[in-house]
Amino acid sequence: MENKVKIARTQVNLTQQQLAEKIGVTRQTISLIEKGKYNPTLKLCLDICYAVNRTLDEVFWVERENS
Amino acid sequence: MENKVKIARTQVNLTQQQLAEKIGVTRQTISLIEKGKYNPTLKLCLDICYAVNRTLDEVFWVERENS
DNA sequence: GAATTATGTAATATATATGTTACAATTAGT
DNA sequence: ACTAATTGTAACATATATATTACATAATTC
Repeated sequence: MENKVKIARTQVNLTQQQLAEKIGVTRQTISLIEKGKYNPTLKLCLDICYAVNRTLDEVFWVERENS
Repeated sequence: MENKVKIARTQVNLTQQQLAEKIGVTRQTISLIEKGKYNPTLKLCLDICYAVNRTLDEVFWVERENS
């Protein structure tokens, strides 16, 4: 599940640790989401968006795979 | 967790059951998401969006509560 | 208004998102 | 190169998203 969390995070100069603390989540969770190995919850996606000043579409939208 | 799933679903003339089947999920899951009692997974949010031809922001975005 | 269809919801079970702890690997600063 | 900071990741524990089954209510249709 690819996303743009890392890009958005670095653009607001936050480390994984800092973002995690802002959101109230673990650094590992942020790391795994950035690596596309987690399928995060909507609430967590929203919290990430709020923390990096972006919207869901900007950070988490991916086009449907045609199949 | 309020959202616009029900609006988007009815606009494409799908019943909860039909939407659930399209996505490969249970009708109850759709019902509870629409009632705001579930905190769905990103993948499920995306699948719903694909099924109703909307984007994440259109269906699931909510402004940050100021606190 | 009875019958069918659509929706709400509860109890319990299962799958999976996230936490915890720990350590390795990578990057940045000196 | 050494050190510190940042990030990747593994094993296991816990919380919670979703499934299953079942039944109740509301809305349509005849």
